[in-house]
Amino acid sequence: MDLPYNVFAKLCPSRGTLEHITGRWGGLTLGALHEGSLRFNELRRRVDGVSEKMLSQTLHALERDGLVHREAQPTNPPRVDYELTPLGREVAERLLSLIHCLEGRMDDVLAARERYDTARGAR
Amino acid sequence: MDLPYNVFAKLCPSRGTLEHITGRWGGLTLGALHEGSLRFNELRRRVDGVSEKMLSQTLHALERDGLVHREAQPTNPPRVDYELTPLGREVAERLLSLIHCLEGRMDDVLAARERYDTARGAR
DNA sequence: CAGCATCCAGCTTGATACTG
DNA sequence: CAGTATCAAGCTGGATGCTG
Repeated sequence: MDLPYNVFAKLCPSRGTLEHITGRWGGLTLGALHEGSLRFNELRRRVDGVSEKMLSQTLHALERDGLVHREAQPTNPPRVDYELTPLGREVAERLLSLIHCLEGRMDDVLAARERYDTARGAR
Repeated sequence: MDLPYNVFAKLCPSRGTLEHITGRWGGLTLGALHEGSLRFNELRRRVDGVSEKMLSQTLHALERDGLVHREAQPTNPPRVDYELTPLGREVAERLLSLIHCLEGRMDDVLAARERYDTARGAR
């Protein structure tokens, strides 16, 4: 039997969540948090290129989906730590498996690109 | 030691490839092709919601990265089959592992969302 | 430090029309 | 069938300025 949720269907809510996870910054954020809890600006430095706005937005979406937990200390200056939930860890592990696979095969990807480009450039 | 490629670095080419794979349509396309070779319009129907243009664009990117192989028969009407390369299969498997994990935990995600929304709506 | 509000340039996307 | 070309609209995301 099929699961009740199916990302291939346009209307399925799982599609939206998949996009939060695999979106431009979602995956990198989850990946960074897999090593351990991080504060906002630490995270910002790890995820090279993310803006304050996008990181904030990304964290809200991941928190809402129950993948990230936000721990705020009411001190001054404020200190906020982000960490993966158990569900977030499950997801992050699978995502990192994909990322590491890719990083390990980038030479093949780059070679494929060159073949593709020269074959096309020739025409 | 670290691998030569690192998606967390803004300039690394692996970052672009990760985006092809996890982009809005890339992941769904790879997932659909994991079941077997498909023609252009078959793929279009599987990946619910993708436009002709975006599918075409997505396939070009995946082909260039060496993840998808394009097999064109010079018949009339034309017939073109798309299938995963060995590298594409490796990537697709890890991606599907993530997708299935997510589909199986969507109830948790939806519950987390409700908690988040009611906690926020209250304020 | 941790973030929100606003503005707006430009990239992405979908619709439509067309080709081989 | 399997695409390509073009165009408008809308969303994404970066920069800036401000708050607690």
